Amino acid sequence: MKVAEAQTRRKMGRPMSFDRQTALQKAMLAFWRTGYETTSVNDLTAAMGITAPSLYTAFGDKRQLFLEAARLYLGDPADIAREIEGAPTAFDAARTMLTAAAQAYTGELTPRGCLMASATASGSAASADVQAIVAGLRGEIERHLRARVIRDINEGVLPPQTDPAALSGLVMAVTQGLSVLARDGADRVALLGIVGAALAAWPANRIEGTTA
Amino acid sequence: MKVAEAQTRRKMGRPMSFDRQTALQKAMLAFWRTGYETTSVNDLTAAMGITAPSLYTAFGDKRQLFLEAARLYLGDPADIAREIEGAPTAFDAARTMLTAAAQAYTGELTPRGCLMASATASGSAASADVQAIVAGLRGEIERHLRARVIRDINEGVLPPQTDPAALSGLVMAVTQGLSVLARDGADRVALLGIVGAALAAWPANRIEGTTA
DNA sequence: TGGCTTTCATAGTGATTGCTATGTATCTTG
DNA sequence: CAAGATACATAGCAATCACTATGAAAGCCA
Repeated sequence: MKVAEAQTRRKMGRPMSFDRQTALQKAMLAFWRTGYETTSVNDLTAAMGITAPSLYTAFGDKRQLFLEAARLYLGDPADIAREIEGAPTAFDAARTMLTAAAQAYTGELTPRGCLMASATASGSAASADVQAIVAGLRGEIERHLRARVIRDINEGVLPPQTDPAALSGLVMAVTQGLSVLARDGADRVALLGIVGAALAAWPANRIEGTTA
Repeated sequence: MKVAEAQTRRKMGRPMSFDRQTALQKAMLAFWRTGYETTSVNDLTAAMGITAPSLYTAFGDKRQLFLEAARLYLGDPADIAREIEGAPTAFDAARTMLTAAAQAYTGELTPRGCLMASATASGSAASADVQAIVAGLRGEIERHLRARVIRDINEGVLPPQTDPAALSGLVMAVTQGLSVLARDGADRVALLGIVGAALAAWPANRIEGTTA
């Protein structure tokens, strides 16, 4: 018996003729490339290789499809939390995150920049809720980072006068800013250089911080 | 005789019943708030208080209106160049620019964030040229910054191993990133804190760089 | 095979997109 | 006061928007 099919199928009619996960990934790439509101359902169906009714029965509507695509893009939030909290220091967490961003934003098989940064960077009032959800996801990452900085302060790894919000905010700002530069054409080396420069801002890690 | 009118009018028919500059500013605010493609002509005419035919005779089309609004937003490029090149050091130029951004992005009378950062952050292929123009304007600022950093290196203000592109790129990235955070709801104090943290990345200015 | 269920492709829904044709109102010039 | 020129308001253009009604196709179970 096929496990994957048996789960979702309930009264077994005609099976889907396309792979849902593959189609979702194509949709993610389309949103990544051209944004949430500015990617039409027509663009999506073309990219996914399915018709509009198939899209709507499989994913609900454009909004739900985007949210699911964003979840696929971001990965499991618990993984991100683990990655930040499990790092040796907040500096390591920041370096890992920024380096990963610089590489992810300049992949050769994916669109430039960051889906979370660009897809809902602006939009009409009709999509305010989607923009808010994406903003919330960003905020979650920032809170984890800030908590990790505070832990470093409490453990004496960072000096007590360190401003946690300023430091976590800087990492977030650079992460989002790298996306803009990547979209503008900056290559991976340039982005990694910026990451190195940004990490030089880290207190008590100034000597160790590489400058690319 | 009224000078301003005499310049543009050629064969003098019925005069415009609205102030062109005021209408342009309203359009700028609309684009600022909801982006280039995601602000409809209907939204624009409503914000500007004029009808569609008036908009098209006065500004050409939506694309030209946006480009003119972007020019109004950014101000004279020569002023920006002067501001950067006229600063005592590259650090001062960066601090001035970042501080001004943090304040401009959190104005109470204007939309959050930066028009240049958000309005064309993503879009369909149909607006690729507009996105490219805005990207070009960003690139111009970055080049000025980079040249200012190089001058500091040559004059011994910055250490010779300084990476100019990394430093100018960092300022650009933080500038763009601040816009995202401002749109997400970060207040002025938070943004200025991030600016302070970013300036701590500046070589040979680490001690002087404020962190609040 | 004959129901039953679900997905498929075709085609089209009303609403909105950027933009404009048309005719009238309002100005300057002679 | 005409003639000429321009901007005005109304109304509507074709195209596209997100989305769906409809009926045939394709699977399972009896």
